[in-house]
Amino acid sequence: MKIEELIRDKNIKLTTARVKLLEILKAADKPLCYEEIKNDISMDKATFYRNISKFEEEDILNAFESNDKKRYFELKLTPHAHFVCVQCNKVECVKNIDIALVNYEINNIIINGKCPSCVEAS
Amino acid sequence: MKIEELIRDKNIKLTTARVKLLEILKAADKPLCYEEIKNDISMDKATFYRNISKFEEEDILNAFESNDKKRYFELKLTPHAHFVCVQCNKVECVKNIDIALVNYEINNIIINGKCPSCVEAS
DNA sequence: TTTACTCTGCAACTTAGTCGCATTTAATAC
DNA sequence: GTATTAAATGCGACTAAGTTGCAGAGTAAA
Repeated sequence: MKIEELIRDKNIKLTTARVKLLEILKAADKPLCYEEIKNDISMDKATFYRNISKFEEEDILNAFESNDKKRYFELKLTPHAHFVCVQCNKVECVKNIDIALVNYEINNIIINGKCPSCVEAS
Repeated sequence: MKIEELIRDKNIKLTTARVKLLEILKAADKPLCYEEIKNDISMDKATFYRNISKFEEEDILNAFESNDKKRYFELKLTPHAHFVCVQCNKVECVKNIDIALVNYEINNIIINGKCPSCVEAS
């Protein structure tokens, strides 16, 4: 899928900086935070967060707060859950988990706990 | 269950301030953040967070970051999931959800989305 | 190319949570 | 009960992710 398809019919101008940002998010196999992206973009911090908000408004991106007080971002492509290790703060995707709540609208599921390496180390 | 039982065999001194804090958390029917507790305790902010960390270390409390950039705290009594509304930031408990991941240790499950009132309003 | 509007960078700001340090308090020994 | 000691507390200064205001630059449509 091309970046252009992602934002088709959305109220978003396709600037060079935004294309780069969307490409990075599309290529990632897990949610990323600003710190993990900043070196690969030449975009100001303020602009970065303003773009992220824009993408959220236009419903092409999911964001959540992890345990390290940072927000993590991921394109809404195939819905899946996320695991966050409370010890090493690693974030990973978890497939095959499905939860339904009547009358609720579910955006994201986050599982907090210890990842296998941290379980073993403790 | 009494507060004394909660911290039995734990490396925790039972100060007046701590008993009050634990009583508030025990009485709550959902996770609370500092802002929701501060008016009911006469404890400094720094002391509050140091006690919360202590309780986490001693494994009697779960904490997680919500969407409003605040940490929410709850005693580890009966394990259950939590729903956080991305619109009104309300936090509620969700029973009857069970997830298992082989080799992982699960502390908490957080479901992000829109609560019924916010779904209806949008 | 002109116009209208959005995007961007910069710098200052906000705020939940943390840290250092001097003082107080709880638990144990005497 | 009193002394001892290690942990708990309050205060104020600090940290850092994320936000805001503003002036200038870029984009898309006429």
